[in-house]
Amino acid sequence: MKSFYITTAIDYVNGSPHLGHAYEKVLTDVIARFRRQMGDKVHFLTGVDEHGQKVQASAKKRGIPPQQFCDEVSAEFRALLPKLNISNDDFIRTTDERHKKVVRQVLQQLFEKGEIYKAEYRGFYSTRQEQFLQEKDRNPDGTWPELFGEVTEIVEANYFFKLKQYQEWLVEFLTKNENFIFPAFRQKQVVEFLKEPLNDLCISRPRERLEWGIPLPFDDGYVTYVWFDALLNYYSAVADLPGVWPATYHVIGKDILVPPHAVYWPIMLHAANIPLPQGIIAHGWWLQRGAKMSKSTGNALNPLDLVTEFGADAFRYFLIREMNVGQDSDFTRDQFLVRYNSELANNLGNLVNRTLNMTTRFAAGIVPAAEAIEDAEREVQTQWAKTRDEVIVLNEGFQFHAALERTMQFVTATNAYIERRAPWKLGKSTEANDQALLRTSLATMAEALRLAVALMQHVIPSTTTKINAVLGYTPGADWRAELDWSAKLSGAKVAEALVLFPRPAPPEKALAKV
RNA sequence: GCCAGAGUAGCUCAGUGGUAGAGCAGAGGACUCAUAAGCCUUUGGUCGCCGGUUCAAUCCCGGCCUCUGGCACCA
Repeated sequence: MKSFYITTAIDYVNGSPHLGHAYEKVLTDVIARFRRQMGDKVHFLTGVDEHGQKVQASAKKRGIPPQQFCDEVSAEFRALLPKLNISNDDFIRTTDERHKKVVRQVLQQLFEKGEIYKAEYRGFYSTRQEQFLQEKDRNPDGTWPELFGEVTEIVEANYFFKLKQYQEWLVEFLTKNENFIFPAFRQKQVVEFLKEPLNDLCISRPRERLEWGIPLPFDDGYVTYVWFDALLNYYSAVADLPGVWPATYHVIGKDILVPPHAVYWPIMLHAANIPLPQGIIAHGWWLQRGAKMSKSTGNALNPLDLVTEFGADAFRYFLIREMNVGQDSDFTRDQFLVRYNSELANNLGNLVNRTLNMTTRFAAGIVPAAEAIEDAEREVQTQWAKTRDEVIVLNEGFQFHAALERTMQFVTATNAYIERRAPWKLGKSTEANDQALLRTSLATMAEALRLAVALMQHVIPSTTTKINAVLGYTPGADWRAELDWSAKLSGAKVAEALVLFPRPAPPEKALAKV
């Protein structure tokens, strides 16, 4: 069984989860579920990043220990996962002892190998903001913004990782592995970035300035800062699980591709003699242009509210259907409702309901066996085979939006098939041939529905389970074996009706006047 | 400024060197099993602008314009 280890970025706990966090979890989950279905042995990791200045400051502000602060916010992020039906196998926190142990090991190893050295760092420091400033922080006239208060140039000793000496190696690696980063244009960006010389990477902060972190194993006057702490979670989480590392894919936002994941991370691993991941998937951002958001008028859209209102599956469906992985997309309630109504409710949901209804009305709720296979049936079956093959390829290439589109086309074709056969007319006939056609049409629509839904299982798992249940069907363990046109449903007892995606009530205009 | 992505029907987007496509929205129709859903038909586009290559360009080349994002020791 092929091992497939996939991760999300870990979320920084200095704030509450929002749409971007949710999307990354859903996207990664869809990939993980799809690979499981394809027979891979999947390990799916997500988690939180809990160290650093901002967390330390936020905890101090509230007068509680940093760990307590982390416990509280982390719980919020963790609670998001079941809400979105995320099938992660593990959840790592950078304050976990298992993580700290590995971080210390790797740092120690690199230090002994001479990959880390101590040097003085000179820079402009803002006491008020407790941070070093950069040239780009300056006002156009060269002064420092008021926000920073008094700015002084200071010298501070820190530890540096010899990033620069691996630049050439990384360029060569990316040349040899041209599919390391998905989508491809992101890899080009990285290569462009690497045309400028790298500097060595400062990886420590003196404890006087930052207490909340993992102490350097070779100098406990310092803690390690950001990179060796956060990035190493992918490795530390599975360090004790044989056969899982290296990761197959890291799923991240485009904002943390360059330089952290595409430059620091491969070099860190290479320097530590740890195998590199197979690839990185960099997704885009959800934008909220257009939508007028105003808290004062109470019409602010929190996308996560849609989960409560319409359910996790509808939310997942929208995110995956609407976003071309790697590109940006707009998130509006109107667009959500368009997908929800036209695709989930009208096309799919209604097919479920009418299938159940007709089977109940014309066959006493028992799916008949198909008898008279004619052109109409053959065409549906042909289209199914084509749809299935295309959709699998699209999913393998992360083209989930297109895969869902094709699947919905098949659902539409099934609806059209029903119109063509018009079972409600056949039901009024006593001709033996019409009765045979009636039974055939009921069998065909039910089977088409079963199959269509199997193709959406990784995106809308709860819905798939519900539909199988009302069809009186329990799928086998081998997903791919479920994708052949069959007579599996013959004799199944179906439910009488099921409204899966109820149409939302129209806006209550009259209510506003009251 | 540099780099990348994008500019195609009202909206969201596919697309190929050879008479422009889909979904949604709009219009019309036949039907009634169904969540007033579904099905069929249909209106609609100088394919950002200007040149070039070519028998032929939306698709190739050059230039320009507009929008978005990134530009490091910052999560």
